[in-house]
Amino acid sequence: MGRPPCCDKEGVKKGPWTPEEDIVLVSYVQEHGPGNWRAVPARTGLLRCSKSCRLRWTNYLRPGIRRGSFSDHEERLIVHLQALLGNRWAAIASYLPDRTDNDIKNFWNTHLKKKLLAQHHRATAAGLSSSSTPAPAPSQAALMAKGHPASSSAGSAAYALTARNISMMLSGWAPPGKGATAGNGNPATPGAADSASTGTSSELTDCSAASSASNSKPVLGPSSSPPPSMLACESEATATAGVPPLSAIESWLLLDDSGELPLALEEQLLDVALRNYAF
DNA sequence: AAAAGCGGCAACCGCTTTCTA
DNA sequence: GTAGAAAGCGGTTGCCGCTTT
Repeated sequence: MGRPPCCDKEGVKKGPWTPEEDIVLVSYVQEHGPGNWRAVPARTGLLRCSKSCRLRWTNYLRPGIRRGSFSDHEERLIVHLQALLGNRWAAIASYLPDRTDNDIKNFWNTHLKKKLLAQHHRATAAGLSSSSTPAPAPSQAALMAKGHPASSSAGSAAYALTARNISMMLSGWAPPGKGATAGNGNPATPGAADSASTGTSSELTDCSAASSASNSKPVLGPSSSPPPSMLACESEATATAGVPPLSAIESWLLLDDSGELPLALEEQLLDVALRNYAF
């Protein structure tokens, strides 16, 4: 018994928001706070569905959103997080609090994808790309987390590795006796996606359960002091699979704009990002 | 100067997850 | 335990402005 789409009602307006609508929505949220979106259209008189209101608020009207071009540091951060997390834009966005997941997704699809591809081609032509050698398996976190574009939303959603999970791993929890299992090495395969609710997610649950400290998005950034340890969940796998140790990635993520990623690590991450997206 | 093509971005759609009665 | 509602998320679409021909 499916429920009717919330935006199918007659009289529901679609398309671009007008400044007047924005003002109404902002006024309402300022007064009542975000949430209970279902009530927003009725209470404000906006001829929009609740979903549209929420989206407009979170992606455009919410205070603290930075718009405009991405800095070089943000750009590299996104590339590396994408390599780790796959197309899990909400999780990636949690590392860039002033950017929305939609913004990051658009930026990736319109800029970074092409840029990476061009970079990859240049590297390949120069014989520098690591893909010219047998491709190492992506890191375990990347394997678990990446939502491959070929997989369905159901599949990608099954990778229950949220920013919180990453945070937990960053905080240094090591699964007892559980090295990073290589899995089938390809979560993008339908079977892998389907099984995520069993094997993969249970591993993630273990990670989650073992960490008691983290309960919100990780505090990462130039001002943060580095977590004391590395990404234990995948240390073993990365050590054997030829993927850069995550502690190095982690360290880089914590660098400020002046930080430099070692060339070899940069190339390997680029390779992971490229394979994640199946260029 | 006009038309066609292209790229960027806001918004929508459909699905999953979470919450609640 | 179950069903329905609400919220969250990622993929996709379509409009609009800019660039190229």
